[in-house]
Amino acid sequence: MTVTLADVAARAQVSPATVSRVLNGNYPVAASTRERVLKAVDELDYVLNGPASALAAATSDLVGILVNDIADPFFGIMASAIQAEIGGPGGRAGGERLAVVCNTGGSPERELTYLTLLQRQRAAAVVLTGGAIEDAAHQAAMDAKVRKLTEAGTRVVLCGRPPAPDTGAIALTFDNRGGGQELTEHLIGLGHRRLGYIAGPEERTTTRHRLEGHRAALAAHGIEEDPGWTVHGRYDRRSGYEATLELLRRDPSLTAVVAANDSVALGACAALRDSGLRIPEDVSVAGFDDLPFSIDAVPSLTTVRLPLAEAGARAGRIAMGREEAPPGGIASVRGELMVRGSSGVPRTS
Amino acid sequence: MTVTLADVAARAQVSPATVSRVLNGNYPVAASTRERVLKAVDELDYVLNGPASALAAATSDLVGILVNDIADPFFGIMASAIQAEIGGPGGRAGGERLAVVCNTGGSPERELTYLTLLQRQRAAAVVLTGGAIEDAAHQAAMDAKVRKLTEAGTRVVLCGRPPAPDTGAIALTFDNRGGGQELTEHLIGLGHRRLGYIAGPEERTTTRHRLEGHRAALAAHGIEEDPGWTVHGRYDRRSGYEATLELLRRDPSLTAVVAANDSVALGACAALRDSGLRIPEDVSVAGFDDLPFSIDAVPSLTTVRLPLAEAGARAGRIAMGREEAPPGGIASVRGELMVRGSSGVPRTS
DNA sequence: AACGTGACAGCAAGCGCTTTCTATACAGGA
DNA sequence: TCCTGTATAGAAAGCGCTTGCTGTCACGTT
Repeated sequence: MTVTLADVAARAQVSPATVSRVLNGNYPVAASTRERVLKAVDELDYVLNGPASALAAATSDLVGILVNDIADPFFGIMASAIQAEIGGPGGRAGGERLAVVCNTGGSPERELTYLTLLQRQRAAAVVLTGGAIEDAAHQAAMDAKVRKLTEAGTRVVLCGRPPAPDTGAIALTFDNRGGGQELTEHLIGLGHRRLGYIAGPEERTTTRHRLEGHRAALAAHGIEEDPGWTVHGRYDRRSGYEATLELLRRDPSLTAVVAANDSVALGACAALRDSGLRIPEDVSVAGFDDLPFSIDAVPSLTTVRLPLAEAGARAGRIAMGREEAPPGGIASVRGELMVRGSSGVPRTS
Repeated sequence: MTVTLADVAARAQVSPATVSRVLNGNYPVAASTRERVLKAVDELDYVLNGPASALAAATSDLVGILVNDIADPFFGIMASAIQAEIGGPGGRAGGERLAVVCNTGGSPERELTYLTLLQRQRAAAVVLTGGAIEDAAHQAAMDAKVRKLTEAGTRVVLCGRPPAPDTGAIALTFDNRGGGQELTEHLIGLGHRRLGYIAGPEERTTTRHRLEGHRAALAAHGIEEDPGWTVHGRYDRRSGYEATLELLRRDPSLTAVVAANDSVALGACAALRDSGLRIPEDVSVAGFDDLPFSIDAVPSLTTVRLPLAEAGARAGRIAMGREEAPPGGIASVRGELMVRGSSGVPRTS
């Protein structure tokens, strides 16, 4: 059998209670006793039984991080920053927490089920990253679940996701609308008047907000948008490639392509090149997020930098109660326009 | 207070035992009773207490996935594939498991602590991904921990990591040596005789094996290697950039640069371009892993494709006991040479 | 008519901890 | 000297669930 607290207690000639106190360090124990206990723990190679202690103490050291796609660096970077702050091992002593990343794959059901699973584990905190799914029923279900979690004492932080009012969750929202607007305004400023837009999946807040920003910029400059200039796709390179070909087919006179994110933009670049078009001489391209590889594209990508790591770190700290929540429980995080080689003045055909 | 099994039992007018059996579905319960119970569960919005059931049943539904760097798609892709197989939510019914990704950041201590944490949670299985750290003391500690886990009934699978003999762990190893050799042989075949090598961090099995493969290829073709042709760095773009500049400084006559992985190769490309060198006309570049962005580099990257998703999926299945372990508990997974635009014949200066 | 036999359901004993309350011992103060 | 305060250790009552074992019926058998 595995070693239990009682075994350690017997070996150290103390009561189980004392061993527990030594291990938790939340009660005075004479130095000599503590040493004896620690020695016994070491000799027996004792490992605390997590479930048992969680049950007895009615708390757990699990912290959940939900991401849409763990293979996407957008989420990887945030998750990494969050986890670093949660502590996990290596953090400050004592508060050793198991920060776990759960991959929803963008599926509403998985999202809910993971939340239930975390609720079941009595997680200490949960961080939800990335855009939310815009489905009334799903959102109501999510909100209800989140409310239940916060009511049970689990701290819930939304990182890069719109606020969920009246759920007790704290939100660190990305200003996708503002970023999208700034980006498109940059292109308009260069002289572009015919801009294609490759949007992400529909029914996603991120998709909608970025697109809204784009359109706001067009409207602000009196540019009438052709419905054919917008194509929806997934947040990946492949989708960007295909969408760009489609865009080109619909309107070869486009002088710029704005993508929902950097991966999509990369796909767009590939499609343009394969179509014999030069970037940015023939067509300008812009992305969003400024993931690490974006600067390595040729030409390097004009994009909006989102402070993913910083936001993640802050979300992690808030989840751990080490940083105060923003006033009103909501903070908006701005992006920064990064003008690089992929955008230039439109061709004068 | 939160709802407990007893509350549900009271409402459904049955004993707690019956509720438990309905929920676990591992004991005959009359259909009418089951329905009554399920109705009560629903009405009360009951969520099982994970720790309590783990304690009582002496098993948990947690599966741990250890990765070196979650922000790196290399690990993200594997983690995603593993998690998809583990089931997590969305998998086959009943066996709902919480697949959790733990980010070690490449730190030996974290690696060990996470293993302890998982052991503490009585994890059902653990998958360790990526290269191991080559430090005798650390390896001994890891092996001991792994042995303890397997002895306690936790299935341990190594994915892309060298076997750990006598620990009970199952290994799916990447043939880094073979891949490295094949890659370099490709370059030699093109006519290159002066090849720089940007290795990963020292004391890592992955680093060592890839480098060994490279050197084996050189040796096989009677090419004497200059010690200055190898530079060590991290597995990231930045490191590749700097290492390339250093390589160029040491020996401007190099006609090819082989990188430890694709990110490093991308950095190398950037450094070469910034130095006014064309790829592959002046210098050929090769990477390793074939991550999604590699095909989008300009020119697209010659590299060795590692079946990350496939290997991860298989590791996940083995961890879940849904696939038989390979004979001897060890399987080697081969990479595939992808010849693309970044490699060509050497310049004839 | 007596009895074995399934099919269910309930009892109750833990699982291995935490924590409240109580006990002991010794020190100092009156 | 007696009392009280302080520091430390132990006893024991759970935490909420699982599960072996013990009923209890309603039948089909002989």
